[in-house]
Amino acid sequence: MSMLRGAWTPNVIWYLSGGPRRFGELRHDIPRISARVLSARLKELERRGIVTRTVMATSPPSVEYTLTGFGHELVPAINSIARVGMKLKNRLG
Amino acid sequence: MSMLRGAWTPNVIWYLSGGPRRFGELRHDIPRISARVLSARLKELERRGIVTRTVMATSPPSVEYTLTGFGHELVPAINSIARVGMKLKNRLG
DNA sequence: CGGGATCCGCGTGGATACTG
DNA sequence: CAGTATCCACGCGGATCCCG
Repeated sequence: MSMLRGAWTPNVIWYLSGGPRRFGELRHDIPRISARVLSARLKELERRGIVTRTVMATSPPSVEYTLTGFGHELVPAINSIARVGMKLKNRLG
Repeated sequence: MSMLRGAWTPNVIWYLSGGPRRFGELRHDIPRISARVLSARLKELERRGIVTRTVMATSPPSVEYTLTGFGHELVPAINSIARVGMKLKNRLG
């Protein structure tokens, strides 16, 4: 459970499960997350070995975040949570 | 996700998925949870319609907590989280 | 037995402003 | 673009003491 700590963490992992993604893309994917929190979550995920951070030497600079193999193992659990969430949403209309 | 909020919440739901359970039994099931926190989680779960609280008119008094139908829908998600946790534990231990 | 009352610390998150 | 800095608020959790 500690892996999923943080309200936005499952969301971030879920979007990364679709492939590598840049900081700004994630901000766009999850509109209501603040840069500060996204940054904090990504750092934490990197520390735990769930994502890897790759700096591309371009101009303007871009940074890519990728799920590790371990990170991918968390995806099914997150999906089953999301599935319940969807069910609820549909039920409420 | 808000349904699973609280570090102990998934644990509580998981133990309740095995059938109705009393306050003291849950404390015994989850040794490191404090009475205050268990009480808070159960109240929250009751408020969300995940568990029902039934007071038995016995002496000494006993209170039974039961998962609602809706509560049962959360169990698969919790199980899939637990499964990942087990996998990790085995890998380290 | 099944809690409630109180106190206190920490992590998380939001908003805003700023930077290499 | 991809963050960092600062400030503030709230929820969660631990510990202890108390109650019907």
